[in-house]
Amino acid sequence: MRLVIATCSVDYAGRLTAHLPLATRLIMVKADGSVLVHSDGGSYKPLNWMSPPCTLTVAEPDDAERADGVTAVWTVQNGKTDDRLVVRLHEVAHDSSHDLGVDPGLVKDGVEAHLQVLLADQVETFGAGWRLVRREYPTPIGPVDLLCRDDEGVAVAVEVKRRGEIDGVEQLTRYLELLNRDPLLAPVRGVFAAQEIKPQARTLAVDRGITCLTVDYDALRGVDDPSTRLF
Amino acid sequence: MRLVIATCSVDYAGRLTAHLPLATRLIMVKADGSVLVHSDGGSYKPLNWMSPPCTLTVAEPDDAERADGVTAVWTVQNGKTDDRLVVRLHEVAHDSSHDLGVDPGLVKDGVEAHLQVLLADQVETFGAGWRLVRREYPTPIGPVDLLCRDDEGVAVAVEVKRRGEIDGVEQLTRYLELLNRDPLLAPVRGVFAAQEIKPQARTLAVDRGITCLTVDYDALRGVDDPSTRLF
DNA sequence: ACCTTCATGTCGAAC
DNA sequence: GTTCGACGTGAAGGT
Repeated sequence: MRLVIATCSVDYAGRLTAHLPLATRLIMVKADGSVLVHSDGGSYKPLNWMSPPCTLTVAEPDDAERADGVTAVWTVQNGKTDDRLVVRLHEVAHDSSHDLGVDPGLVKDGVEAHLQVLLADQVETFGAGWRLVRREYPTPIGPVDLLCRDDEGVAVAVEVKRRGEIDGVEQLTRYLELLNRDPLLAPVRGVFAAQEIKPQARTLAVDRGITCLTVDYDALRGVDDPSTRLF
Repeated sequence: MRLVIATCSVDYAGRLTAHLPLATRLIMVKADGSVLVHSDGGSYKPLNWMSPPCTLTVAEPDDAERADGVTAVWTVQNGKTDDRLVVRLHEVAHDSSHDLGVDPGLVKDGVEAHLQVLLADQVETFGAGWRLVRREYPTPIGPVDLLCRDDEGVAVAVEVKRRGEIDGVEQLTRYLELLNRDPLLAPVRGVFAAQEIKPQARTLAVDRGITCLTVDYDALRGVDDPSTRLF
């Protein structure tokens, strides 16, 4: 990894065009050739970047650029698309290279998959007498998160989300439409289960006769059997 | 901005929990206190990070940590949420600080807004005799990108996207449902216009009687009047 | 290779 | 401050 701190201007052309005026920034060149241009604030997202596969070419500035104070022109060209990043370096305050090796990678826990496992294991969260038909119940347009039968034996399709938004309601609606064509299942009710449900999503769901349920992840985990843990 | 290259392990706890085993990485500390942990590959996204507002606290390792080779423990605590990042430093290969100043920021072009302006200006792209009623036509659930009248005077709602996907068709469908309740407008047709329309989105649109139109951004720009340019 | 869904999404703008 | 949709979304997993 090469780290350069320099005053520079940056131009990107690809899916859009973007320009960064002259300022001091960090330019990070990774081992795979990818380049990240960071300012000293904001978020984890670089101001500009080029994703691998790409190649970095260093060129001398032309006369006009040199007159502007440009000391080097870096062109980063994507290997697949015609995306291109051009960094015009002026003053370089720092330049160092480091051998980092390959990273062993990240271990995660707590995402939607886990919420789905917990709910599958605790179907009574939806109501007494409910039972799980199956998790990831297949349909032609994709699997429904949970298919259940309520205490009266009525089929219920459950869509699980960490955050319930309008897209999730649309998704569940499409599933319900399909499932209700199956005479062995129909009528199929819908339940939209999430840690948090946005008002607009809730309104749309209720309007379509879908039941909304906000679930407490920590509470589910609390009564969780360790053997069902993902990790 | 402070740049540290060190062997380290990292733990994050917040919306999820995540762990990074011991390896050599770049730790970037920005002026606003935010921290990014990068490996020497992958994408522009850090392996782990903490967004501002947050505060970095440096502590001595306890005996067990010291026995493991830990030389310092950095705790990055988010100021609003209970998100927390803990970086345990072992060997430090590089440590430097740099004053970058405030960044003037990015100038963009070529996004959906521009496409919408261009189409509003060249409604004849949809067909001869079409006229624009208005851009950003308001409805209770948000503005329709373009409302037009075709050559026969029939109202047409146009949804503009850079990439046409299933979400956009759903969005347009909701608009059409609402607009068709207005006796002054009904019947309202729908047009789904995008630089690129995904097959599934096209199928859904056609199934709902929505016309699909792939638009050529460069061609629209070519005949574009400079006064309508966003920049 | 294509398509779908998830994300510690992030980000900006309207409300 | 909250809610919403766009993003150079990126990244992972399934067909």
